Amino acid sequence: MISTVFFGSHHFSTPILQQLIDSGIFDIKLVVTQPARPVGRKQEIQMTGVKTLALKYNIPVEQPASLKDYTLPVSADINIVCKYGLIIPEKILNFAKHGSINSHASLLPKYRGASPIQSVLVHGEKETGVTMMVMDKEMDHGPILAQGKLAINPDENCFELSERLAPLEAELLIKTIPDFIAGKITPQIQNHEEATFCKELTRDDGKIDWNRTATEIYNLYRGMTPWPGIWTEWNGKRLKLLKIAPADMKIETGKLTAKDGHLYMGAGQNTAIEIFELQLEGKTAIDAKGFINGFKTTLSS
RNA sequence: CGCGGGGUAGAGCAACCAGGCAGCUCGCAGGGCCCAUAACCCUGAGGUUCUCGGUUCAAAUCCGAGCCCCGCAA
Repeated sequence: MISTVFFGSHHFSTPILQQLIDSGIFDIKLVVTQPARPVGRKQEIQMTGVKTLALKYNIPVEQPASLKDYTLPVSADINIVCKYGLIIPEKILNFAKHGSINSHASLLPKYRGASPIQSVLVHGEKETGVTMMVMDKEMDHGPILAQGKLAINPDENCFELSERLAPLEAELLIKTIPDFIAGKITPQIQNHEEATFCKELTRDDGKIDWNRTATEIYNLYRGMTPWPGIWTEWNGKRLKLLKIAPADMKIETGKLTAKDGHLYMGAGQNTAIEIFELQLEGKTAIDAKGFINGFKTTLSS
């Protein structure tokens, strides 16, 4: 068994941790996850899924607010870092005997940073993958141990793609780490010239620029689903578009139009999207038909 | 006490500000038209206007309390 400290916070860190446990080759000594933060309108405190899973297996959990002056209580053979969400100082990275391995959901050196899966979709890429690498002090910068590729389906959204990437990450970790520890893998230095970066997303990243083409907007929709979602302004209110697709129509750019029971919005360069499901600020989500029925007068004016 | 929108027929909305028969689009039921139709025309059913209390001759509407949903923010 390989003694391991697992770092993870994100929703999709949970199934990966589960697979690592199930593989039976890792002895998870400790799980490090971000502190529970207030969530939702009521500011309720909710623990991460990773913590819930760790507790289920009686694995000790640490939740430091900052790692700057933090010292790991246990030293392991290896640290596995998977969507932890905080910068980890070098001394913690090197605290494990064989250092720290990160699984990153892109084909490095492309899409370094906090939102690789979303960004890949927004840019309309046809292919992505996961990369196992040895961590150094710069983000997603260390030498590569292994990569796995995955073709992106044209209508796939971020959640669906994440769901397919997570097991791939887990598989590759399980396959790669024993070989790495045994010295059978030579880490490959990344070609830093080719590196691209992606930032952490905010809700504003989901605001639609209607001068973009329907395809670009559709890619934005895929990347931002389910979070933060895409939205626009309509009659001074925020209008979330929950389900859309490119449409073979010509509509004035930025104009919301109902036609034959369907709802369209004009995009750039004479393209348009059809809206199937949407939600107006303060209202519940409804389908296009209900929206047209209720806002017929407003729409035609 | 973080800010804001909302709860009206099966669905989505209007009427509320300025109290006076609760309306529109869709759906549903029945009928008509048509070679035919998810199209069109006619008719009909369907309401505790979220709950409780208050004001009033009269409350969906004004006042107070509560419950629930949602958009921000974090």
